[in-house]
Amino acid sequence: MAEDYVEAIAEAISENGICRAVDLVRHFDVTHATVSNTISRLQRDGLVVTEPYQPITLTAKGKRMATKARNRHEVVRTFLLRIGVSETTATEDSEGIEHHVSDETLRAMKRVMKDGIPASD
Amino acid sequence: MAEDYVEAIAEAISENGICRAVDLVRHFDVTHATVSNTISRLQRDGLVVTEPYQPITLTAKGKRMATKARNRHEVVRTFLLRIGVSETTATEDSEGIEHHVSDETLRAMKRVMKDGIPASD
DNA sequence: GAAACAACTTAGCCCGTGCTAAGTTTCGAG
DNA sequence: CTCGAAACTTAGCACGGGCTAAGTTGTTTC
Repeated sequence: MAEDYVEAIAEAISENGICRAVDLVRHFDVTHATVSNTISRLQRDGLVVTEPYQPITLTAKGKRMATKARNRHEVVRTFLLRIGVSETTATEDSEGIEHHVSDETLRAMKRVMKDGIPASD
Repeated sequence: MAEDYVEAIAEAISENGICRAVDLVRHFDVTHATVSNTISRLQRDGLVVTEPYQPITLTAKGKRMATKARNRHEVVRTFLLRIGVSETTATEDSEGIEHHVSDETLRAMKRVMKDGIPASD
C-alpha cells in the first residue's frame, strides 16, 4: 500500500501542486477515514509529512519511493503494451504486477523492449 | 492466499498422495496455528474439506481453482524464463505476479512465446 | 459575520493473516 | 499396551486496512 500511496501523492502534487486527502479518497475509492488512518501510518514510517487539515507532502524517503514505484510502473505498463495487451488491461495489470517485479525482471523487460526477445537457445 | 493454498495442497497431494497441515507449514514457513486458521477459512469458503487431525482434500471448486492457478503460474514462469530471467528469479517473481495477471495478459504471454514479439506498429 | 458545505479526524467495529502459549489427538516404538 | 513425539487445535493477542457514525475544522457564500 505504501508504494501505491506515495505514488498517488506524487502524482497529485505534480498535477495540482498539492495533495489533499480527498485526492487519495478519489484515487483509491475508499473513505476519508481509511485515508486518514493510512496517512498516519505513512507518517509514522517517515514517508510523508502532514498536519491535521493540511496538505500532504512527501519526505525525501517518500519521494525516493515514489520515483522508484513510478518508474517500475511505467516499465511494466509499456512492456505489457509492447507484447500486445490493450491500454485498459495494461493499466490495470501493471498496477498489481509492479509490486512483485524484481530488478532483474525489470531489466529483462527493458532489454526485450530494446533488443527484442532473446534467441530461444 | 486462497489460490496459493489450494495450489500448494494440490501439489502436496500429487506428490505424496495426501496433504497434511504440516506440509503447508513447511511450504509457507508459518506456524501450525496459522495454517489451521487459514484452512478453516478455506473450508468455510467451500474450497477444501477436512476434519480435525485428518488430511486435507480439495473440493471440486478447490480443484478448479488449483488448476487455474497452477496453469497461470506456469505460463508466467516460463514466460519470464523466455525473456531471459534466471530460474531463481523467475520462480520467485512468478509467485507474486500470477495473482495480478488478467486472462488477456496471459494470452499475450502465450502468443509471444509462440510467435515472438508483435511488430512495433 | 453566520450558515452551509466540504474536508478531515476520531472512536469503534470487522476481517484476514500472522504470532505465542497451552492443551489435545494420533501414531509408532518399545 | 503404554508412552513419547509429532501433528494439530484453541485461545488470546497484534497489526493492516477496510467500514460507519459522529464530531471538528476550514472555507465560501450570502
